[in-house]
Amino acid sequence: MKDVAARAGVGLKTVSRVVNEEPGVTPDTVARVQSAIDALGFRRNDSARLLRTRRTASVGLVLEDLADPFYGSLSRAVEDVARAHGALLFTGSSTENPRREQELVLAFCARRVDGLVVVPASDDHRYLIPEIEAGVATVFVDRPAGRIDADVVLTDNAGGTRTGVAHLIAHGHRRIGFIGDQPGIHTAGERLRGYREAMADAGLPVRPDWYAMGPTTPERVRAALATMLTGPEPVTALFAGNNRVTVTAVRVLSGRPQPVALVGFDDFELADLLDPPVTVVAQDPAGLGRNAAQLLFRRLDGATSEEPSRVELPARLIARGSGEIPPAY
Amino acid sequence: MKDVAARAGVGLKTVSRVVNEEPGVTPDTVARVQSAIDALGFRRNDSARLLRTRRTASVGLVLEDLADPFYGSLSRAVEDVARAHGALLFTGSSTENPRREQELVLAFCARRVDGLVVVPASDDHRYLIPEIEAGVATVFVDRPAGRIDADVVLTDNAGGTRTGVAHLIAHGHRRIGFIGDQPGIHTAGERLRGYREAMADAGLPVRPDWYAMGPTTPERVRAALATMLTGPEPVTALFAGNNRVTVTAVRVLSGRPQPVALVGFDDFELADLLDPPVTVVAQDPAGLGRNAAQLLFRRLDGATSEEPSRVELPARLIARGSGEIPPAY
DNA sequence: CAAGAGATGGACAACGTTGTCACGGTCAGG
DNA sequence: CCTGACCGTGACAACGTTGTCCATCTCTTG
Repeated sequence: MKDVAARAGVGLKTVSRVVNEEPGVTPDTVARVQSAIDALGFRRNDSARLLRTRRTASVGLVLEDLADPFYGSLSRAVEDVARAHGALLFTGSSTENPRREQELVLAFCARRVDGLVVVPASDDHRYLIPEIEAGVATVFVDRPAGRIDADVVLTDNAGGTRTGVAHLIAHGHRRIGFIGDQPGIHTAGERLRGYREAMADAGLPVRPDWYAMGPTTPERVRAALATMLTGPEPVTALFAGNNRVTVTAVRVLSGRPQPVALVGFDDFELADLLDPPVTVVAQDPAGLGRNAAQLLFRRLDGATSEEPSRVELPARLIARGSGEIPPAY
Repeated sequence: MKDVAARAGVGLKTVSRVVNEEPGVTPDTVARVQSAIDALGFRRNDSARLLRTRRTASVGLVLEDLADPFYGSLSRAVEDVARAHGALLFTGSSTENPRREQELVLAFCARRVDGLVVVPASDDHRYLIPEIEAGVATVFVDRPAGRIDADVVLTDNAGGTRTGVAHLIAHGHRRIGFIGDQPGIHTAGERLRGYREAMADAGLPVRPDWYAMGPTTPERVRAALATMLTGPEPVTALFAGNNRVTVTAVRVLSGRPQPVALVGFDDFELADLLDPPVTVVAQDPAGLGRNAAQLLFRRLDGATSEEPSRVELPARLIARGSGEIPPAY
């Protein structure tokens, strides 16, 4: 910038004015500066600019795994909103590891991002308190923050599961299994709750061998399913607590002579092309991202000290067939 | 930092030394400074630090669409490599729009990222020349750069397609169709070339109504497929030039009495669960990302003025059944 | 005991920008 | 011709760090 000023025969500040399109510079001067800029290939250093203005025009997004299509859609939505507000996006995958989450968040804070969108991997976010007090707007998404009170955007996991299980009940099932992720994960717990509530609402019992919570590896899902299908009171339908469970269940069930009804949480591509087409309770990952980002920028733009808000997005039943298989007695 | 220094009763530079774990500070002083840091909740401002050291420890990744699982895997791989080198990752989606690509790239450059990984959306990257000369390491991935000579990591699109088409030929097909993306896209052109070569290698003709290039919307794919299947010399097999084409083809073909063999470029989840299971030529998106990022950091760490290098990753045929359907005469 | 060596600490400038303020020139009105 | 308002411009400090260099203080050694 100094070089540009020298070449154009003006002061430093005038170059700054031209670069920022501030008013109050003679067209003639603008032209001179502009041609010096072009000649020297000058480009403003935004790092320095932002050091001075104390706004980095960037937000950090911490999620579980960028390679997961669910988070892919979510990121894309956050990115679109950020772009509309002229901000750039840092992304990082926590891989469901609390330490890694914290490292990423603090690295972003050290870069002085304006705001943070976080899919929690940890259950204690008190480490964020100083940052939030220092003015970093923070919104949690998909799962609530742990031990602090903060903005959050969630899917109605319990409600969605209730709808899905009710769908199975409506098609005549009374013995329904549930396989979910590790109970420590908020969404998994909520979905289990929804399952229990739906069963209770219909006056149905839940036998302990009808549900299983734990890591959703194919082997474990396979084993849990075997238990449910061979016990004294075998289930005639399954609610799969997430994507991975659903896919494994489809594989296992497709090989059985006795058809088993299935509803899964989370939609996935090609669900309609399987045989039978898989009924799901669909979340809206883009909606989560969009809402979280919008909330973030609302905080950033204005109202500094509102109450933390909580947005809950509905989950939608998409009936495709696998949930309508009648119970086999 | 000034406040920390005052509270600990030391100089500014000593705080800096403690924060950076530089040697030459008495354990006693370190403790004093440390407790002042904790008391004040001080966190180093990396923006300022990086302004001073002239290294931002961040790289920019521009790709087509973060929500596409292919790019999700790619990003994740880039992120992992970046993390191993202590760098943070900016991401941005160009949405296949050259102007948007340029905006993103230049925004990243204005932030003074150390390096850039770009999936080209434009066919002219001369706008990057000043940036590259200014020292921004740049690696292109998935598609080569336009009109400049730069590092690039590609999949062997033509070779992979040859393998896939040869697979169909080996199973007795002589009339094989090809549906690809818009010919302006490099990968689409390469795949078309591979198709032509495989046919030529087998001494087979290629009729003009056997291949179609263009936007891969379901409607267009459906129409193209209809033409191929009802012409004077209908095809008995199809090579689908990408993911979206494959999925649409599966939908269309599954409704036909006469089975049509199918091989698709790009693997996708659940391909093995469809009926018939879909044979594909699989790329390695994570491999693309990993190689590109590694190349980037090799440039960053050392050798400044090597020749641009070109890495080509193989594509792998995964035979699952749909390619082994015999021709129906 | 003097002097050199080594350890420890701090003052200052610099990184590349922007905000503040003051300066000089032009122009209209008295 | 003078005054005051207004406009365009530039000097300077500041943003929060780190690199350079020098000062001091404490040992050790001759």
